[in-house]
Amino acid sequence: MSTRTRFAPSPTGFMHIGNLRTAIFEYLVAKHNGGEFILRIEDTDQNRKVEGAIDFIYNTLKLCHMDIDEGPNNAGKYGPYIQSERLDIYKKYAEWLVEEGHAYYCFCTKETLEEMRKLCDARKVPFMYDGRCSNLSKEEIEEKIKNGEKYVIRQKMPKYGYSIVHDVVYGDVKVENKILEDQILLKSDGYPTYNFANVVDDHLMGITHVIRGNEYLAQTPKYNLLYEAFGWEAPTYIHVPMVLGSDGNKLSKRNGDASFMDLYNEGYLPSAIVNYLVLLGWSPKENQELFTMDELIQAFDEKRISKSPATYDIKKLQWFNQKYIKNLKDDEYLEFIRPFLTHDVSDKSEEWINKLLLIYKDHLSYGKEIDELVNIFFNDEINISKENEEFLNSDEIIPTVINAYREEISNLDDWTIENLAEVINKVKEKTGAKGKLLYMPIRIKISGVEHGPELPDELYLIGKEKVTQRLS
RNA sequence: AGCCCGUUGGUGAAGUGGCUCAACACACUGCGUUCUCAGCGCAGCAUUCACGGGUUCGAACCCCGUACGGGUUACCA
Repeated sequence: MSTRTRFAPSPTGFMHIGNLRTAIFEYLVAKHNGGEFILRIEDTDQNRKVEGAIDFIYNTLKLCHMDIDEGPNNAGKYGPYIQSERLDIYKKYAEWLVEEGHAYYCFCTKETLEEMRKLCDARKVPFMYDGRCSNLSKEEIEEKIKNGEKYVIRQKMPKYGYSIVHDVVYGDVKVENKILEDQILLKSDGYPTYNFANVVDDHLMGITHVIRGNEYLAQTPKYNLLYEAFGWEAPTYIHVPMVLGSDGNKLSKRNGDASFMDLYNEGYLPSAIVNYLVLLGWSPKENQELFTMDELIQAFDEKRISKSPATYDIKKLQWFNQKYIKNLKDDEYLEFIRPFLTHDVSDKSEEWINKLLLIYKDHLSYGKEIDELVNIFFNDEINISKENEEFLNSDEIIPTVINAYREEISNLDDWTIENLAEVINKVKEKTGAKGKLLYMPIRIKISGVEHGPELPDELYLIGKEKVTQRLS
């Protein structure tokens, strides 16, 4: 039997980084074993549905080079792949469970439940549904249904014994059955709960490895009981540790840019994001950090997933991103970076723009950074700060240096970076100035600030006309 | 409150009883790269593995307890 994993997000139109990481793990387990990676949309909570969310998920995974083998947009033989289109299936299986005595109809209203809950709170005992409806007689049930009373279907949990879950990462987890609530399988609106739909779908879709966040670990015994009730074989469970924000809490929009799209729009390359995320809670056997997707598929081993949560650190992501940007071919880089340049370049040549962008290729942590770095080439007014003004007056050689530059530059016919480097050399020989006194005066004069790229590059890009004008 | 899980430097982590007075990477700090920023190169950065006991000739690695952190206990997923 081939390995099949699934990514099962809610269609919220938002790809959280923790979710993406889970998807990566799911994808890698499938591909490492030559299996299939399935997308299933979990829209059993109709309140959370968002238009266009499915295409958004496809696009995101595509950007990350993860191909979906089966899903809503490319159905295989296990469809439909959207849970809201499988309602009749869940109903059928839930009712089968009732017939077999593993589940029962429950007519308790939300109000009744609320009262029970309050009572428990008052007595300081944890609330758990008491299973009163499991004692209803067949006649009572028929009567209530005939009267149009709303009902849910609840799973009947054993009252004694314990359940053991085998997890690849966490080992055997043992839980007493008596603390398990008779959970709802089918809601009164006819939709299944997540827990129920998952079990039914995973089995029906032939999922062999269930990979998910470890917040589900404590609930897995309920799953196993369900598999048992159906007489199905439980899948291999791989619970993965959570990703935390720098404040030690679960990652959310509040602590940092936790959304894939946010990062993408800031100029983080998807392959860098993937590379960073996969190393959050997983480490390879060999001491390697940079991975292509193919290398990851090759190297991935779910047994090396860590048990403890990892903290999301954008600094390290930036380091990966910088490496990936640097490894881009020049034309790929230009295509990537160009949209992040928002300055008006209508009067610039293509060659000039490319030269400008290329200068920063090896220095960028993320795309958006370019816009600010490049500011000095788009200022019409030069504003020299008081401190820099003081510097210009601090040594009597400075006016001589500036004069020498002006002279050499006016004599320069061919405006190239090589020639400009030569100009600097000539000024050095002529004036005897070196180091800071050689470079800073002209740097400040032509740009107003003491920071910038290599001086010949900077001169070249500012252009002869402006340089001449600003030196006088 | 019950139950489940976790705890190696600021961060990701290696490590599964002796080769570890704990690898590697990020961050940070310092030095160099005949100007700056960035980049690059080099160097420094846990006598110690949450804490306390135990097992052992020997423990970050095994056992017990404590503390702390997180998760879960929904007609959310």
